[in-house]
Amino acid sequence: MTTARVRDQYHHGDLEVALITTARKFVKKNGLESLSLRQIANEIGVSPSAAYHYFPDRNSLLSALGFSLFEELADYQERELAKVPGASARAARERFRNLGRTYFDWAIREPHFFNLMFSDFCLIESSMDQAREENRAYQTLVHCLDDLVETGSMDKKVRASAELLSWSVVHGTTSLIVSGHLASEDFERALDSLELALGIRK
Amino acid sequence: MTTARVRDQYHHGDLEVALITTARKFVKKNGLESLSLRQIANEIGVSPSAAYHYFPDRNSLLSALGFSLFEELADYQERELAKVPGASARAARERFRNLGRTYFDWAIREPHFFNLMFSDFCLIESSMDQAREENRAYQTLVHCLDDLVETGSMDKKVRASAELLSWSVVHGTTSLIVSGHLASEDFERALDSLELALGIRK
DNA sequence: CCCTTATCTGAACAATGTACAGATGATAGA
DNA sequence: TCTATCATCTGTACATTGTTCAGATAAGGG
Repeated sequence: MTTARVRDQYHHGDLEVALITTARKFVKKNGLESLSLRQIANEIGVSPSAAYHYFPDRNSLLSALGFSLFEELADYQERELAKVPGASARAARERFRNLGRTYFDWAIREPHFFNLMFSDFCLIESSMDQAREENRAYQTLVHCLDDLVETGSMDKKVRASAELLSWSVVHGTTSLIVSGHLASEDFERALDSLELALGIRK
Repeated sequence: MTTARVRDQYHHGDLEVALITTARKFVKKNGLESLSLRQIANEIGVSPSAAYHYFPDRNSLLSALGFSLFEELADYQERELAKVPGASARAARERFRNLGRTYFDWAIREPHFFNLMFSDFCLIESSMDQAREENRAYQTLVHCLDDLVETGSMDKKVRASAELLSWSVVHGTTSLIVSGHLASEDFERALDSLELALGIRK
């Protein structure tokens, strides 16, 4: 029967994916606070306790979703950067600026996702070095900065702290804009200041 | 009787304060997620529904607590800055650096407070200009930057975007460290980069 | 001293996270 | 093809939560 067919899918390991996908939908709409395991189970058409075979509790589901969002962000950034190819200095500069913009756009479009990603649910427990190696978005930043140096757009002297400064400025303005403490227009101004600070030649 | 004495206090307008104070205690210990109105009421020795005469719902109590924490932060920063008096360039530079450090220390000591302050519960709804005028911590930053210019430690050219850059760098690193994406040591490095970017003379 | 008004209580309700005993269906071996 | 095993899911239950509302209680002014 058709009703049994639906259930069969989850016997093949789709429930874990379905849980995250549905959780994503709810968080996207209403944020994390109001996320209900029962609503998710209901939406999927499964009993409230079925989720407990894949996640020990509600928090774990939110963690899993959060970490998958980091992958999504990395995908999005890589897609956008691919639109600006070329080894020229100009292209490298544009890629760097776009990288910041994608971070900001991602957060503005889905503030609830942004909040989840940097909430307690996604606290990093592994070593800092390992975490950054596994963070593809961070690696993209590293490559962008390398490109700037190689194309002669950025001085080697500032390179050492360039990741730190870039991420801090971009994340800081984004976070403050999402929480309503700064205006959207401030983001481009902050990018200007950042490029100036990094000594990026125009 | 003594038990009645306790209740009498709340007839004189102390319950609103007690609610926020007790909520503060719980958030400090366990964060916002697990904050329970019933536990708070129980701790105070009042019925679960008593809170509803002062706050329309749980969210409003969290908002009130969050905004009061901004005042606390401002108080803390002002107290710390008062420890470095004097109109010298050297004093102005030290005050500026200390201002960043107090922001960071506050967040590290009480990460749950920091999270609440920049969560959905404390979203700014008023106009940006008005919000920043009422934000005493922001005003302290403005004054510190003015001092830097007046004492000749900072160039007027970078003054225009100095608040934006300072707050973004300090808030960005702090937020990323609290969420485990950067290491504590990165904060001082970020401050160094910021001072360099602002052209603060050593 | 009473009466109005602010303040708080008690009981109730629906929703939630979570635990656990059992049912159900897939799959591998005979 | 039948059967036994095992992962997967259901049903029920329980404590806790936010929230509502009718009524009790105390305070303060006339």
